[in-house]
Amino acid sequence: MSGKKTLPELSRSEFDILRILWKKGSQTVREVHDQVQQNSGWAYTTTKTIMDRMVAKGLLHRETFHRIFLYKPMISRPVGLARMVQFFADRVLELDTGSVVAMFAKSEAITPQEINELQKLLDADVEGDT
Amino acid sequence: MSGKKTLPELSRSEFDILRILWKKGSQTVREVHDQVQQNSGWAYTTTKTIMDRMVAKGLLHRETFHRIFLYKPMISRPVGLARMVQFFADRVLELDTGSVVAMFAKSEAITPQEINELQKLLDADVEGDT
DNA sequence: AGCATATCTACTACATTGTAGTAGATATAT
DNA sequence: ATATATCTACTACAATGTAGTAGATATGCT
Repeated sequence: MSGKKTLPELSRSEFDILRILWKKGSQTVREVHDQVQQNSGWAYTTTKTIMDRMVAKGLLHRETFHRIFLYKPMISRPVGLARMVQFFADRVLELDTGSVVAMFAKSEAITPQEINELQKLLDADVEGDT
Repeated sequence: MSGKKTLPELSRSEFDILRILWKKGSQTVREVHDQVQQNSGWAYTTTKTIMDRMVAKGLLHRETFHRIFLYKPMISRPVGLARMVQFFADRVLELDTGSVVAMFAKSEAITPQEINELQKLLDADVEGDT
């Protein structure tokens, strides 16, 4: 056996939504939107559409909490990061993922624990199936 | 004045095609395909479709050379890299682009000259318009 | 030279993603 | 209670991802 492959495919928009949910946990569309909007300029309905599609795909889960809908990420941050790092390392930098993961050390946007898991995921994922 | 913004938007597929053309200059669809195919698994017509759409958008230029069509990149590598680096630095690593550009030093997939231009482009591009 | 085979090009097709508008249901303010 | 703001579901349309098909070319063989 040589690795499982299949880290989930994530579009840039999906990743942007996930980022916000990873940071503060389950949130409403409105909350996510207010944050993502600053960078993206998206209309509220755009944020909503993306999030609902992500629910349909199993990337997010929607639950009712006292009358409101909360969306929660169904994949962990390391898993979500893995794809991006893989693409970036392979195609953009043309370096091994290890060197890129090392950058996260500086980034303090991620814990050592997560870094560890991230590296493990990248190692497990078969080479050349980006 | 505070920077020009508007580095061209590039999809991952488009970037993959450009990579190959940057490496060896103008090539036929077949040549590009044979290289990209290894990683992507695309059908030949897929490569062709993407390349023709890129011509339509001005990302590539197609010229006839002794009966065959050659495609050549219309944007430089630093310009193409800039977008990717910007997204990756801002959204994935949450670090300044400078730190990411530093990684290219190791990568030897890019010349110091290009690194220089890359950094300049990133500095010029307005913050927060990703 | 003339046909069979391989390739190429242009065109079409259909699913997914990017981006957002609209209308009907809810909640809120006065 | 109404008017007003907000939300949700649904619809829409362009761009991208991915590829098939048919007609035009080129190539190999006899």
